[in-house]
Amino acid sequence: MLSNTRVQSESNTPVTGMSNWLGDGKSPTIKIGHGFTTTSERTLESHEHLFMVNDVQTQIYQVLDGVIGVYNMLSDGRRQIVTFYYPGDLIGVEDTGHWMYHAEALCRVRVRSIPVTTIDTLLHTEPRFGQAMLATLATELAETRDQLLSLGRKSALEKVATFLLRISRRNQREGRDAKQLYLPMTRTEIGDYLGLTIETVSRNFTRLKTAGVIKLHSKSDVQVDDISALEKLAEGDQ
Amino acid sequence: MLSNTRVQSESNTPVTGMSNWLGDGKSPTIKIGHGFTTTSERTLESHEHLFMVNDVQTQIYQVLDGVIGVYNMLSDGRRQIVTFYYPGDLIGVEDTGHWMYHAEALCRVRVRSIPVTTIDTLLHTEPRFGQAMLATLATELAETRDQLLSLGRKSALEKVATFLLRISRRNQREGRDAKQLYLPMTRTEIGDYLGLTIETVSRNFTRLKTAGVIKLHSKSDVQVDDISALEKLAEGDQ
DNA sequence: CGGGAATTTGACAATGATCAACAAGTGTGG
DNA sequence: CCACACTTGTTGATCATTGTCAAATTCCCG
Repeated sequence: MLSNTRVQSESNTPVTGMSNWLGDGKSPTIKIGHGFTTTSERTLESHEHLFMVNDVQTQIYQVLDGVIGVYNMLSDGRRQIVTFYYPGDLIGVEDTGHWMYHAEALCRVRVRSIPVTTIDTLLHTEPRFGQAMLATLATELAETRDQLLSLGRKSALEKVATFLLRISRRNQREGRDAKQLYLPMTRTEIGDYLGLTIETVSRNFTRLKTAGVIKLHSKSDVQVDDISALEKLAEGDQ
Repeated sequence: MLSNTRVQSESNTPVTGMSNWLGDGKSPTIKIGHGFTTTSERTLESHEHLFMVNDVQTQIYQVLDGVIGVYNMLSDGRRQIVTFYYPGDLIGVEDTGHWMYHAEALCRVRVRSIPVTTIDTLLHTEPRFGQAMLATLATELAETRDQLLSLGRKSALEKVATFLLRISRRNQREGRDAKQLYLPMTRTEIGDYLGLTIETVSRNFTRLKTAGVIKLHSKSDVQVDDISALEKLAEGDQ
């Protein structure tokens, strides 16, 4: 079964270029300055929370396996997922003392915790570490701004196409198959990420399937047959 | 006339806490390490572009007076304004070599340019400067994520209320009147920021006026009469 | 004061939400 | 291993919010 292995990171190489500093997730020991420190590991079951809004932030997390969804809520329950974090990604680089969002495991997830005190030490002793953190935040900001364009100006179909394309490109960057997408999140979670209802997400998956752009092998396994069509749809080109 | 003075920053104190490093905008000279360097100043007329997408980035800008709109476009002309930059704000901290967006003056704007080489020097010689940059980016990321919630999940009325509230709070932070808002941008630009059409923006300004929450002294001058009502509307409470 | 641009208002249409039913997975216990 | 219940996803019908098109009004600025 495809689903069970796809998010397990065959390589734990972070996209963020932080691996020099924080290791590859295979060793519990990371190098800090001229010493070493030990980080702890934690496993979350699907739907378990990593942290809640307003919790005091004492750790920065690195996803080792699985996907974490970070979200914001209105008092009446409307929810906006702000980002998905995949293996290699760091959560909480923008430390402000308290978590400003909720974070939930979307499947079984393994994370490594690094105390913020450790991060602070690195920031003070290793100037290049600060640079890497800046680059990480810059990337996150750019992705979030892209998502603003999706949410503000794209149609439902364009949003779904953009979403699939984003996953495809991440696969490519990580050296995996750009045409076989594994979606560990539910339709509801995709909807909460794209600002759509579950029904609209579902209908537009069907539209893409009917148009021959994708195949739906199972709820979570999507095969992209026509990437360039997906790209055109995502940008609204005709 | 209210309009002509409101955005002129009475105090140029940056929200970002960068004033120690980059000065207050009143002197063309800033201190770098143990030396000094001179920054240049530029004035843009309304609708003039500060930079375009894919331009090589050689400068970081600090807004001194006026407001800059940074936006993203689809090929068919749909536009999403990603952020507004006000006096004190830094533009381009997330330097990636090329500008990823367009930036346009929304009124007459004065900016200060700082060469990225200067910033790089500061990053290498002053560890605390890197910290300040991290804080700046973290704030921007948080604001952008808030905006995701608006665009993805809020109704038109809630979006407009959220927008006005954001300006009111900025005024408060800057020591200005939280109830007298000056909007240098057009309804089109507000729409492009909120993911709405000009007509919907206009209708919802009218709804707020009719409900007695705001007064519209002129196109650009809004008086908030009931901040708590605005807060309730912005969060969709009741 | 006049002219052009920006905004407001109105009528109608369309996209996506809501409500409802059904289907397809998933897991559990017999 | 199957039956049943439960969760998740799909499809259909209808409704509502917001977009589109058009006209009237107001605001600026010369």
